Amino acid sequence: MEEIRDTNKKPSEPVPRRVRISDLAQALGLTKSTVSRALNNYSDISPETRERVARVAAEMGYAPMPYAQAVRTGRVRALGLVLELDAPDRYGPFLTDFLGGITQEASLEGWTLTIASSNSREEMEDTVTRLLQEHKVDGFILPRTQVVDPRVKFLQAKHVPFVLFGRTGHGQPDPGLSWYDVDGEGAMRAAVARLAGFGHRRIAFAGSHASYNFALLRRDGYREGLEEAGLPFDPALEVMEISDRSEGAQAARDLLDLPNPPTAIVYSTDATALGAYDVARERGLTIGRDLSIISYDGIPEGRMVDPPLTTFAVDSQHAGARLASLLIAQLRGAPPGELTELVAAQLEPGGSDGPPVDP
Amino acid sequence: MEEIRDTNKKPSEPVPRRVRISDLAQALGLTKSTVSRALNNYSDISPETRERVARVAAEMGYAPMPYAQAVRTGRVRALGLVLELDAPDRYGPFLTDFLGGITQEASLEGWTLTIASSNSREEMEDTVTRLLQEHKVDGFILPRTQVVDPRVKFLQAKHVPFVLFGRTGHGQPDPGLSWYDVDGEGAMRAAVARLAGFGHRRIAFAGSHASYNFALLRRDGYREGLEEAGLPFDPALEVMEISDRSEGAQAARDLLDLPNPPTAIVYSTDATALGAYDVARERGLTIGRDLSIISYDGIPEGRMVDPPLTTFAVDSQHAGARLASLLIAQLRGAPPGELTELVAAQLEPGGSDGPPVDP
DNA sequence: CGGCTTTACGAAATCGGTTTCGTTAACCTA
DNA sequence: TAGGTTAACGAAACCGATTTCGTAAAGCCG
Repeated sequence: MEEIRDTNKKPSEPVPRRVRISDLAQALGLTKSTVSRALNNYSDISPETRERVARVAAEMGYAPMPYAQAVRTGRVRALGLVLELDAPDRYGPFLTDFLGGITQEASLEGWTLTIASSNSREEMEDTVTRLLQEHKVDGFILPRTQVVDPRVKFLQAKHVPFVLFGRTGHGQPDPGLSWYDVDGEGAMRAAVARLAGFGHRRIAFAGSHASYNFALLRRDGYREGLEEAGLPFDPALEVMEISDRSEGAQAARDLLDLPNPPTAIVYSTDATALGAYDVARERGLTIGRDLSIISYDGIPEGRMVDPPLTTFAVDSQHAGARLASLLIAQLRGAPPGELTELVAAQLEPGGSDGPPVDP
Repeated sequence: MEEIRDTNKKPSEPVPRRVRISDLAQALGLTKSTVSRALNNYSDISPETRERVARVAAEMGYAPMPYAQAVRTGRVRALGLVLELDAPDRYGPFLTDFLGGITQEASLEGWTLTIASSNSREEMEDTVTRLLQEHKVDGFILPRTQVVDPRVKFLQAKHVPFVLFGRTGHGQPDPGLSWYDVDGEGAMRAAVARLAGFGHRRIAFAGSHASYNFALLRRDGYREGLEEAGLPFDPALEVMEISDRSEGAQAARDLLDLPNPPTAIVYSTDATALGAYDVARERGLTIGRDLSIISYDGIPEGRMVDPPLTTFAVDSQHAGARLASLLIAQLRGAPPGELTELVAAQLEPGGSDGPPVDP
């Protein structure tokens, strides 16, 4: 028979034959069905046998082949992550930490991470569909939640478990969903409180695209912070839709050109806050004295500018780890709605904020 | 129009039962063995049958379940990537593009990417071993090759296919290996030529850790560039082991403090080159006039500094795509040693280099 | 036209597990 | 002590594919 297909395996076999469940069974003098049930903690196996099987399995270095298991169980112990290549900031420098967190945690539980990418929402749906159809993953981690996230409905319709990095629904998180989020609202509130404590009375806010849930929450935090500090809310001091450094710079220019300019700006992200440094240089202002800046994210770049950026840092690695953990719990049967987690961002004081100079 | 009720009364039909090969066989009036061979292009199937099977398979939306295939074939159509979390620069901003390239290309061929991470070499070996033992991947992509890369021997001993991002062995690439690399040597040579063309006679080099292969190659390129330009090689102008911005800055200070300082510095990486900007600011020098800088990588940050950094940019997305393609080819039977690819870095002129000022 | 290849397909084994269904012997009951 | 449970395991079906092997019909040859 002529083969036009892929070539077969290599000729030399120094590869130590892997131990299968039947080998284990033979060594134990049991059948593979008994061994399988023992390993999977079935109740009709005596404790002594169970223990003996576990011990010999460890001795022989037996590890079940997930794919063979999957044929029967339909579960492959793999988490899925779809990177959105069209995201405004390309995930910045967080991706390494985030992926590290997911994979390290997943690895502890014997799971792996399968990733795919998309350039658009359509492509994302195709990709997810393919991964599911091929049974390559059991559930998904969704980064970058939007206020109304199309992925949520899409996956719910397919009855696929998933966890969100970030809540949805703005004020009212959608019930029944699993999510992990960092309290950006609280961070922005604390930022305003800190500036107000320094004596600032005109504090501006430069936010991100309002389609993202975090953007709205951080804006909320800013407004709440003003209220708690007893400061008036001035719409002119709040700008949104700022997504990169140059837009952050332009926002600073616009704010400083106001008749009654702010003495401090709270930025929604570090990347945009760096734009304020450019403007300060243009205009000969000293950051931390003539203009105070506080932002959010904790990118490494923020520690290298002069003065270092005061920011509320997010632990991406922890986020990844917890998301993996939540998803695995859900895949093991935990009710999704009970798997939610909100953590605080950590203030990293730099030199970019301080008391305002008296005019 | 008949209304199809979609109440929650009947949750028993969430997913439209997937099409199995036996369903296909039944619909075709053939056995599944015939269908399987038809789909896999066996030569003992008549062309008409083969065509008919393919057509009906498409109509019915049949897609084989990779895991079920894997039980028999041992191949799961998954590429593996182990991120090294202890890498000096954490992959910087390239990771998104790189992963995007891999996954997009792999997706076209019906493959997926499984990633894991490690904090040390030992952990890396454990992780790889686990992925292989569990048959979760068919081969690996190894980023960041070192001159003598322990991963190469490790994987070769296990007879696992892999491709390298970067060559090994410095001058003499190890034969029989698959790799993709960007010609850093040529880029550095071109950088020196460009500077010499501007009239620079004292051109320094700030390189990376010599344990990495790319570091040695780029240094070679620098030296070759000098020779081609007819400039003498001065050991005092060549510093190595520079790995971040602050070290890049210190290198610039040391070089500028020499009795006979350079008028231009070629940096091995953009991240370190940015340190020169800090030093220029400290000393009131103008980059591009008082001191010319050329580097390598093409990080976005380089385009935002003033003046923009002249650099040789690497297309990480293309790298990922090609690596995926090479690995898949190898897994399909192509001889590893013939799968090598060297591409040129692309010059992105900024304002950081120009003619030297006459003393 | 009888014997020998091919051609093209079916039947069954196989991969490495999981799960259902018996089955045996010991253990309770009444 | 007979009859019914229960505990603990074996036998076999099963998951969804691939692959080996067998075989009927058609084609070839002298």
